[in-house]
Amino acid sequence: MITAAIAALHERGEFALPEAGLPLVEIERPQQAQHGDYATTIALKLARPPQSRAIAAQIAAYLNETAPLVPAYDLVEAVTTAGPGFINVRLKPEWLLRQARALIEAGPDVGAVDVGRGSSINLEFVSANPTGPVHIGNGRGGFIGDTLGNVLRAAGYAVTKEYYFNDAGAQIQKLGGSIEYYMRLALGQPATKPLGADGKEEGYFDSEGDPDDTFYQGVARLVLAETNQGAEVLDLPVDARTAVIGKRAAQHIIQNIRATMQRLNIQFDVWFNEASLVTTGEVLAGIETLRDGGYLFPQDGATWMETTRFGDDKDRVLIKSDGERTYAASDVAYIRNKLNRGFDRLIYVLGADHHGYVGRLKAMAQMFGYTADKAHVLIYQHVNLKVDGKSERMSKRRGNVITLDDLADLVGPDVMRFFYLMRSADTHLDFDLGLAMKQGEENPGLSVQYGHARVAGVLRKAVEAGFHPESEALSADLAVLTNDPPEQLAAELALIRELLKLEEIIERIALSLEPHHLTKYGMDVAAAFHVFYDRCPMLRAESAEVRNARFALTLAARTVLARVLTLLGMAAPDRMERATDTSE
RNA sequence: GUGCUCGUAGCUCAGUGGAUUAGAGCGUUGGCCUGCGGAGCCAAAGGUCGGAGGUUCGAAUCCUCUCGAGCACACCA
Repeated sequence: MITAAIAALHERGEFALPEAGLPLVEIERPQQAQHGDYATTIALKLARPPQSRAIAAQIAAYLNETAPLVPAYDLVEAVTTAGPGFINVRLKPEWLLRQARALIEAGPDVGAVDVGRGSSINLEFVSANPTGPVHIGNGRGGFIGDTLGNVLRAAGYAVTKEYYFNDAGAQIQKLGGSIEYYMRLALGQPATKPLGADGKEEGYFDSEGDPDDTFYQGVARLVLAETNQGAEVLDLPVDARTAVIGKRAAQHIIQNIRATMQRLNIQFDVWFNEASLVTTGEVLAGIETLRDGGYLFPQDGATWMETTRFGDDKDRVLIKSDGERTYAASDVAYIRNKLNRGFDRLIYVLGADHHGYVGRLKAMAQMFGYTADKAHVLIYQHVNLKVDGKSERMSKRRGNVITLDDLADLVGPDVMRFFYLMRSADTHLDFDLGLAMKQGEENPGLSVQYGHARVAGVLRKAVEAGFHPESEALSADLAVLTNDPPEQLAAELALIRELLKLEEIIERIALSLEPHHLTKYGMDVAAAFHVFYDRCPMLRAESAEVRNARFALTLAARTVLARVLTLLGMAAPDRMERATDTSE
């Protein structure tokens, strides 16, 4: 619309365009609602102040003249200018209010956009090794990945959510050694913890003396139960023994991780096993492809891949001088597998400690003939648990590692998710345990759900009072609300404007890969509804027309809140149980 | 040492080169309940946007330097 106006004015010869052509007309939302619904700085890009002021005025005048004549522009109330050359567009209140109906009719798909145009994304996240329970750090990747995937789907992408289990290699041998120790302990046999090359204990162990931390003992019991109390495995030669026990233990731990993910509603479409890459020969095939491409070279008896050719900080070993393949060899096979599945884009959600990975993943994508942006890595920062106002850094050495299941036991999966998703992935997450455990108004994790429950409560009440909000809302003309007193109309307009932002939010998250905007938006919607609810009586509205129009706004709010909660992977409850406050 | 991320209110953090007044949640202080669910609303206090330069008509936002915090820099996985 603005572009058309500029073109028309240009034809009239009222002002000249730069030789490079018209700069991109960017439309944004002003930070303050009083400035209008949309704004553009195009005049400032066409000329410097004070001349830009005149241009802005010309464009605005032209639009004000034209808008009433063009049917498609009938949503425009007024175009104004301000400051050094901003052009503000204000939409008609009745047009805005009437959009509530479209929101209601969109139902569970409300807010869907199509920036993805069906392009396919492989979204890999969590991928914690099957050598122990998932901890609170892994959870961040889980929630970010799951919600990001939901939003990308709403934005028109075909998303495959994937978990990669590193169930091959030396760590599984180590796991086997650890479980063997616990098996022998359980059988009353002499047992010693396995030692590494440096003579120190090496493997995965429960914390000494902690009766709640018996994860590996539990796994050992499961392996005993399925191997005739260990008789089938404990007498094998040492290497075969640790391999078999490790493999069995990993299977149990994988089941444990999958159960945790399910409990937290972190959904995956594909559970990928590293071991499968070995058995299908894809590891060898991947290495051969790189060799054919001329990316491999020998040095010191090992085989290296020249990732520095594509910007990695150093070359990586694929085959060690002792003939063993490194983890990077599996990575090569895995990325090759993903690329062969035809994804348009690969997104990896990784913890900050993996940022050294970015260069090598992008290099590998290029060695297989794609551009560096084929592989995109989303890095999230570490998670601290904050107890009684003090940050406790998690680390195994400090003995205060807490598992995701432990945290879910304390605060519940939904509150947990909300807290994890409130912060940008770029910043360290301090999980405030005290705040999360509160069941009252001060817990932000419940605020959006409460908003939804309150909407549902009002509608329930309306039905009890003999109204039929669902059908009455659809016949309502929301334009009657423009006759409301200013304070009420302001609340109604603020609500509908907030609800209409959903599409922008989904688009923004899809393009920026920043799901934390969704929690903020949910709180904003809930707050806008509360103000509306506070100021605008519904059951006791002054007329049936006004009542029905407000039903429509309420239903639109419910639709949007339910959508936000679903995208967040949270329940959209119709009632909140007033649970006892567990923090006291 | 090199690289990546961060530094914004008492605390935890949003903030897309724009608008006299930089926002939210929690916390603090004070109002509003014979009401459609108060898990709410209204208001107040609280800021050298780590610091110094620079670019720009305009910088929390971009650039350089600097101080501070976290993380990563294996023929480990």
